[in-house]
Amino acid sequence: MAQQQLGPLRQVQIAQIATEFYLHGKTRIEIAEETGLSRFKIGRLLEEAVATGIVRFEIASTTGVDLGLSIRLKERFGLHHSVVASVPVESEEAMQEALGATAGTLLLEVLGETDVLGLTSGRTLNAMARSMQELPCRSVVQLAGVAGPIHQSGLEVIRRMSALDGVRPWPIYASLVMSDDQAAAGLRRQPDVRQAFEQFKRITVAVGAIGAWPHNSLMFENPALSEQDRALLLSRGVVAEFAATLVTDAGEVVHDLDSRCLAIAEAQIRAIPTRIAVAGGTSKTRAIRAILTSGLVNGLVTDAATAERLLAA
Amino acid sequence: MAQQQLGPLRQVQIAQIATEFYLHGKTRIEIAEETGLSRFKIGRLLEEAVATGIVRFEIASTTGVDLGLSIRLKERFGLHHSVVASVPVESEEAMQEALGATAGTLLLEVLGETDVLGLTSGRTLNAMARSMQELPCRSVVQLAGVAGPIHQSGLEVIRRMSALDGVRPWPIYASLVMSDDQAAAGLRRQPDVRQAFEQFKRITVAVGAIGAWPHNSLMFENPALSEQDRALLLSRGVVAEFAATLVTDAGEVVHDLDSRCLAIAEAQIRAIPTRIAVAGGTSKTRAIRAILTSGLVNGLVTDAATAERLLAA
DNA sequence: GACGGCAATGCTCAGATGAGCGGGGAGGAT
DNA sequence: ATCCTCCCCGCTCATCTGAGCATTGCCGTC
Repeated sequence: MAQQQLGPLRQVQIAQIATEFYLHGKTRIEIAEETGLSRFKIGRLLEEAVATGIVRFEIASTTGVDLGLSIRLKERFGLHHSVVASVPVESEEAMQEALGATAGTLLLEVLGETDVLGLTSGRTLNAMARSMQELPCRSVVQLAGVAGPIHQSGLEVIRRMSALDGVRPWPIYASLVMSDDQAAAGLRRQPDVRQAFEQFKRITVAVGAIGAWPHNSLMFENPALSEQDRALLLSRGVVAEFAATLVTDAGEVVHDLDSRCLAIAEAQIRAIPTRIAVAGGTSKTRAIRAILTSGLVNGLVTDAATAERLLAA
Repeated sequence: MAQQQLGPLRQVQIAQIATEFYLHGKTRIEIAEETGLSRFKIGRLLEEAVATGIVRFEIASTTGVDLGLSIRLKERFGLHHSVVASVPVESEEAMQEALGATAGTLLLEVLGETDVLGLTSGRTLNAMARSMQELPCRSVVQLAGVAGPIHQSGLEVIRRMSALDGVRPWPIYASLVMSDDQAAAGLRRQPDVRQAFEQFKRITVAVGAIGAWPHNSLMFENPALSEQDRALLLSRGVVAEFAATLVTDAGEVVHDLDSRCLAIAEAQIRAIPTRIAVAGGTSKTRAIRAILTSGLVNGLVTDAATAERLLAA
């Protein structure tokens, strides 16, 4: 791109033509007639306007989405959906609010009357639920039992989402992980749990949080896991979880815990057309990369700083 | 222009297409093939990108010229040449430097080997002369005698400009205005003065300062004018001078002083194809407007704040 | 003055693009 | 359920536009 060594007169001339063309939407031929120059000359001056930087194109959203990062993330990880929220400072609190709100608008856009929505629990999804005034679909299914202490806000997400009129909820009133296979099997036989599980194959859109092992995951901290369990899983390379599916840095899925979990199975997740992870922050970056690598999700909502980190690697 | 109520996904899609089109220069058809959309769809999305403000066009110089103001000034006053320098603060000193430098680059652009340049004196033109390293023409003619005290910097402009190699100067070693007709006529008979006057009809490019009557003009303050003269001229409505041509707010020329001046005549000025005034500042705004209205010049170099004031009226 | 670059200009023709039209599907009203 | 309406889509055709080439005019060199 050549330096701008043009005389001021030529600059003004070019600017005038560029204004007519880009701002007033006139055609090259119209401008040629008005100025008395040939259409070829106009075309060449417009080229020069771009080459010298007199005309610059700015592509940006006014609604807090970093479009450039969204695009790069989408292309880098082969995602169908990618939305990067422009969060100015990286305060955990503010970031979760922003991601939740952004994910909310994304849902409004994606969901149709006939869709069936699957959700996990989590702080960020709570923020999302709080931000939503309406839900364009009629069924909401819980993708997994509650990861953290059940009495806490584990069921808040689905409760809020289904509080909106006419939405049918399929909650799972149980913990995500059990201390042994039999306990999990027993719960799976319960009618209400079974009903939720029945819905998994109907789900068309899934939205879930990502847990970062070992330092930022309620599932990892769940008391049903023994220290031995945790050590074993870490030694297997687990760095992230989505719903209850465990993933390594290489994006490989670890199934060791499957039979002790009350959650949608990996294969069922992959069968869902639209599956979106919502997560951000330094502590979750590695986990997010692992989940993206696994192909478990094909959409991501994250913050700008995390997006940069994901792209930097 | 519609508000941007688009979902984030659509925003990202539009941004991606706009990036390919505007930044990477691909054609709509290419983008259509890559994305699998029809070329019509691409065209409509690009329209939407502009309509919603996702794509914005910025037209600006990187060399201190305010292109938008230049264009507006040009159109408003029917000028051939108009250059507005972006001077951040309105310090008289800095402004004159900036205007001088800008006028200098303008001259470099406008002048050719065969041109004959006419110049007046003045602080701003001094700054111009100082900024110039080369002069693409071979003859420089002084348009008028020196307006202020002759021993001061009155002849500095033409001295500097002709100091550059191979440039022939035609200076006028005399004051701009005399106390009576006879004195002026006597000087006009002097060989050196006559030689300069002979050149007037050869001039192809004239650059001059503007004097603002009564508070910012060396000509007005010239001792050859009596208090009576001044009062009379002001009563005739004179508010500005270019070379030695006096102009009223309405743009009408006042000839009362012609026979006492050593300067190019109005008609000769108007015969010059390119005649550019260089002036700026609050105190000169009214005078500049008067000169522009008179049609005495067809080009202007001024500062951004003055340009705004000229356009505001 | 003659000649050979060199840059700028305008042309041809193929390809890209926009305006306006008609078809078809989703959603709402009766 | 049926119709209606609106919106979105892709088509045709006329227009606009770009790539490449020929011409012009300018300048420096001999």
